[in-house]
Amino acid sequence: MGRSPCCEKAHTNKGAWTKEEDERLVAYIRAHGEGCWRSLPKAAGLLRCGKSCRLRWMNYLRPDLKRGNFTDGEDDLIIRLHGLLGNKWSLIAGQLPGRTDNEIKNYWNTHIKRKLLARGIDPHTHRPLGSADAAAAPGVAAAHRAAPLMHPAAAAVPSSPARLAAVKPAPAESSDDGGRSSSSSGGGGASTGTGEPRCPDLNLDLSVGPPAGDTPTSQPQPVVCLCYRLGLRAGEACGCQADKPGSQAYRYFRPLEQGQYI
DNA sequence: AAACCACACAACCGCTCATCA
DNA sequence: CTGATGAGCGGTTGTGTGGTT
Repeated sequence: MGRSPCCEKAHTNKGAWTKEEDERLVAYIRAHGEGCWRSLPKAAGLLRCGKSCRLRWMNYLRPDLKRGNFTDGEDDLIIRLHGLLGNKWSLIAGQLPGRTDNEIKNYWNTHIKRKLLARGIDPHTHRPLGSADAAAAPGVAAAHRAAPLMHPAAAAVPSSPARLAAVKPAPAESSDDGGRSSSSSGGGGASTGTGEPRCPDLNLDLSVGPPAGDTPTSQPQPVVCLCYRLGLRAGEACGCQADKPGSQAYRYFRPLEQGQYI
């Protein structure tokens, strides 16, 4: 369908934001909330497209943003989540408090891709480079298991229901994945739909373990699989299982056996 | 010191999806 | 039911910056 442009390009500024524009935007949102992005620029006295305002706020001006370098733990978490979700940057960002999808996307393209290539791992498939036989490619899981398990930021996720809500958990009986995943460009290949095979050899250890400080060796702790937290059903993305039939309350992570397919 | 190059990141663009009249 | 509109997402581009020659 034909669309009207989101804004009158002739009367909008483009390019880098000035300090004054930032201040205007922040002041307006503090006073009125985020509201309607389309009408916000005019109301705030900004010669900017509403989309541009939203992007600026979301990626740069939001007070809860965490600036600075990514930690090794965040690195590892991004790699795992990318292996599970593909280029679903907004979903990945939802598991990294204070990080934005744009930031993660940029970081992936500039740092992590290279890091994986240096490890001999294809950043798209998360399989060893040059591997023709997918089933004989346990390298992904091995490489990821070798890394530290979970970033503390992710452990904080359960205390952030809003963040989890943003990931949109799917109802147990629904096969709907939330819609947008179908618009994926296919870069990651981790479909969240039903019926289709999804990364059959994917074996990412995405368990959300007990809080740091607990001793995993002392006694077995219930480990809730991250795919459950993401709203995926048992078996949709890994080999996790509910502890009892029909239960979603406790879904434990169960690694796939080598060669096992979901 | 200047030119060149590579990198990092902010911002833009085009698209899809959800919502509403 | 249909079309218009707004919001959000992912891919891509542009630009500033630091390092190297």
